[in-house]
This record gives sequence, C-alpha cells and structure tokens, in this order.
Amino acid sequence: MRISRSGSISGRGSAVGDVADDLAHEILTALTPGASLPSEAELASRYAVSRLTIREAVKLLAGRGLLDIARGRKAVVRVPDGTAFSDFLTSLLHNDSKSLFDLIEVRLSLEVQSATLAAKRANRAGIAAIESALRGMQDNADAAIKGDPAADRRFHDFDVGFHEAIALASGNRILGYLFEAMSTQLRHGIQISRRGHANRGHTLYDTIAWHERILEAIRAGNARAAGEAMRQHLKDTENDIRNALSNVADQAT
Amino acid sequence: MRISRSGSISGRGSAVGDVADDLAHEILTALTPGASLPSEAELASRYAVSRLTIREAVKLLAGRGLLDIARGRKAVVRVPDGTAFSDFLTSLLHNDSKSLFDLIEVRLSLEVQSATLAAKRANRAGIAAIESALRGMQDNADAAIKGDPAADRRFHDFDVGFHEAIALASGNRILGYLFEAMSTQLRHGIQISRRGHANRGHTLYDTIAWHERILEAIRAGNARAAGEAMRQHLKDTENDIRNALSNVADQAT
DNA sequence: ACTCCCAAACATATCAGATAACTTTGAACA
DNA sequence: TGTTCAAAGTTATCTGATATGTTTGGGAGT
Repeated sequence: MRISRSGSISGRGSAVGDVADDLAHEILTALTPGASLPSEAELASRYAVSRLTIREAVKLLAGRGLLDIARGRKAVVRVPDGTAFSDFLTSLLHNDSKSLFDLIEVRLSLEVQSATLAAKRANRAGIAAIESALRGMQDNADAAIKGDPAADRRFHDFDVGFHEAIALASGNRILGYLFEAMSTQLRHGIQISRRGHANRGHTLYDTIAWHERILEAIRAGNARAAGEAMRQHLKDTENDIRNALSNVADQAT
Repeated sequence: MRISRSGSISGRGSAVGDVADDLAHEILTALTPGASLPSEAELASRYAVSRLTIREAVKLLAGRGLLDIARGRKAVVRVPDGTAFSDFLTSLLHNDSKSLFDLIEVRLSLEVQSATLAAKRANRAGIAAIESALRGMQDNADAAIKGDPAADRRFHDFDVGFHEAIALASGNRILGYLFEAMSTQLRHGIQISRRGHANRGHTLYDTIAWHERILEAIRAGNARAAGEAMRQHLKDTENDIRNALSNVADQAT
C-alpha cells in the first residue's frame, strides 16, 4: 500500500485502502470530534468486507491520528491536535541533538510570528488568557525558588501555558497546533534549560520580566515590539539550553 | 488504544501497541530508509503473537508514515519526508478558506527564516541548486508566456524547486520537511495565484526578478536582505491569491 | 422512590487456519 | 546469452472462535 501525495491511502485493488479512504473522508466531512464510528461489525456489513479489513483500516486511521481506539468502546473521532505532527517530529528527531536545535530554530520563528499576530489580533479573552498564565507564574515563583517541587512544576506549566495562549491568540489555528506539537517535543529541552537557568544565575523573576514585556507589547497592540521581545526571550532560552547541554557534556567527560 | 504524549502508541495491555512501539523504535534506531522489515510470519514468531497482530501494528506504523506496504513485498522503511505532516494538515484544513490563509501565514514565516538562514549557511552546492532552479525558470519563461502549457508547468515546477532549494540550503532539516508538506497543501493555492498574476498584469519576469533578488542576497551572505526580499515576494504572492479568490467569488455571483 | 450492584448484551482484541493474488527468483529451454 | 515460466515467498483477505473490556438495564435492598 502506498500513501499518495494527496494524503489518501492508495487503495488501488486494496480493500483496506478503499475503506480507509472512505472512512477518512466521512470523518473529515460528516463527523464531529467526539462522535463515535459505527461498530466494526456494522462497518463490515456496510462495506461488505470482513471485520478484519475494517480493523486494519481503522488502525491505519488511528496511526494517522484521526481516531482514538479503546477496547470495548467504539472508535471515536479524535479532537484535532498537534499529536500527528508531534509523531511526525518524533520519527525525524530520534536522539539527534542537531535536530533539537533545528526544532528550536523553527519554534523561534513561529513564536515570534505568534506574538506579532497576537499583538495585532488578540481580543479581550485572548489577552485575559495570557494574563492569567502570567499571574500563575507570579503566584508560584516564590515557592518554586524556595524549592517546593510542586510549585516549581506549576510555574513551568504556566510558562508553557503563557506561550500557548499567545499562539492561540494569534488567531491562526495552525500556529496553535504546531505550538502544541513542538512544545511536546521541546519539553525535555526546556527542562534542561531550567537547569541552565540555575547555572547562569538566572532567576524565575527574569523569566517573568520577559513575559511581562511581551504581554505589555501585545496589550498595546505593538506588533513589532511583541515579536522582538519574544525573539530575545527565546534567544535567551536557546542559549540556556546550549549551555546546559555543554555542561552535561563536560560532566560526562 | 491511545496515542500518548510521547508519540508512542500506548500499549498497556495491547499486543498491537506493544509491537508497534517496539517496531517503531527499531525502525528509528536500527534500520535505514529503504531497508525491509522481516516478513510478517517471522515477526509473528519473534514477538510470539499471531500474524494478525503484526499486520495491525504494521498498518498503524504505515498510517504514521514510517513504512511503505505493498502486496507481495516486505514492508519497507520509508524515507522521511513531509507526508505525515501533510496528512496532518489535510485533516485540519478540509475546505476551510481561512485555513488556507493561516497556512500561507505560517509558510511566510518559515520561508523568511529559510532565506535568512540560507544566506548565513548555504554552501556552494546549496547555492548552485538555487541557481539551477532559477535558470530553469528563465529558460522556460518565454515559451510559457507564449502559451506553451508544458513550459508553463516546468516554470512552475522550477519555481517550487527554487523555494525548496532555499529551504534545504538553510541547513535545517525540519524546515525542509515542513516546506515539502506545506507546498503539497499550497499547490492548489499557488495555481490560483498564477491566475491572479494574469489578472494583475504581472508577468513571469516579475517573479524571476524577485527570485534573482533573493538569490543575490543569499549569495552575498546578507541574511537580513534575503529574509526581507523573501517576505516581500511572498506578500506579493499572498495578495495575488487573495485577488484571485475574490475574483472567483465575483464570477460565482 | 432511590441507590447500588451485577449479569447480560455489546464491542473490541487476539488467535488459528485457509485461500487468493502478487513478486521475486532461479532453473529450464531456445 | 537471453527469455520464459513455474515454484517459492509474501502479503491480502476471509471465516469462525475465544477472551476481555465497557455499557446498560433490571432487581435487590434500603
């Protein structure tokens, strides 16, 4: 079986491919996320193929991220998210550290654009979401610095949430999905970066200060300033990650 | 079955998931693209499961774009490309025209970065590839303008090839994959854009002129100028697409 | 009436064995 | 040497059966 350029599963003479194509089309056009597919038995009789063929087609679509499968339950149409892209990245990155920095480069570009667009387009709700994430960081900073691991994790989650809120406020759905996928992949890198923070004497308050600056620019509708602040913030983060990685390398030798 | 955050297929209690995870790991670490997987029968005995279980796991990985399957042949490890991401985009875009412009926005950001990085990093071979694509456009422009459809298609292909060569010359593999995936999705939009060209009195030579400017900046190692030229070129393209779409809408009414 | 629990119905997960159809390979033949 | 073709290898699909998880509706107990 071949996956064709159009994204369809070439099913010339392949029952599984035909069924998968048809199901994919139906999922994308007629079904809403959260809806259930008919049972395997019903699909089998509808397409006049065996249950096995249906199962393989459904597996194929699950692999593409269109369906969630669980034992005892019908297959459920998946809410679109960045997972498929994240899987794609996983297939490319493996353990390559160059790929990590490639990814950071791409993220920088996309987040700068997110901030720029957010400054132009964010509505009240979008700005409120960004503010709320920032407040979460502020509320947990003290405890995190004192060594409370739960607060530390909350701080980190709000940090990611801040960036995600900006991606969403950009009004560009694709940016949102890409952010989600990349942030999954970067989670490891970010943890390294926070160790880097400690090494460089950064404090969580520095991070907060950067975020405040970004938020302020977005609130003021200053697209250029928002993008530039984001760029500098991420450049900082990138440097931290580089330092942390070289420290790890040093300790290894 | 669930797809977990790490991109692995959660196989808690699921034979298919376990096998798929293990195979995926082996594919990514031990096998090179083009290599064949063992036969289903051999895998079945290796994992001590039935052939069916192997088949479903393989289907899952094929859906994720890791394997190519064909009847009568062993499954082949796929050369990484943008297809998985392209499929992902397909599941998001369907027929939404807003999504098309979302995509154009993202592409602009990524291609500007590609041009910027290419100016910094492109080696002789990379620049030669860009030049070669540009030459292809120049060689086909006259015939294309005179109405030769084959030359017109070649011109278009070289146009895409020019942008792809820049993405590759950026030295960032992820940018290359993303470009490939997005260009598949944008093919339709680009065709509309070329109709827009005609409407706005643009000529293919204008396109060539833009490309020459971009190439010159890359050759000179002027990152800022390369990025800016690319940005303006794509802004132009975006406007053409907008005009073409509104023309289509006008004709429809 | 209301709540809790459990068994039956439903649905997926996996196995086993068999046939069909396609690809590759190597030996026989011209 | 080159071509043909049959056999072996491999995937594609079907049928039918068992195991295991989920949902649901009715009955027991309060």
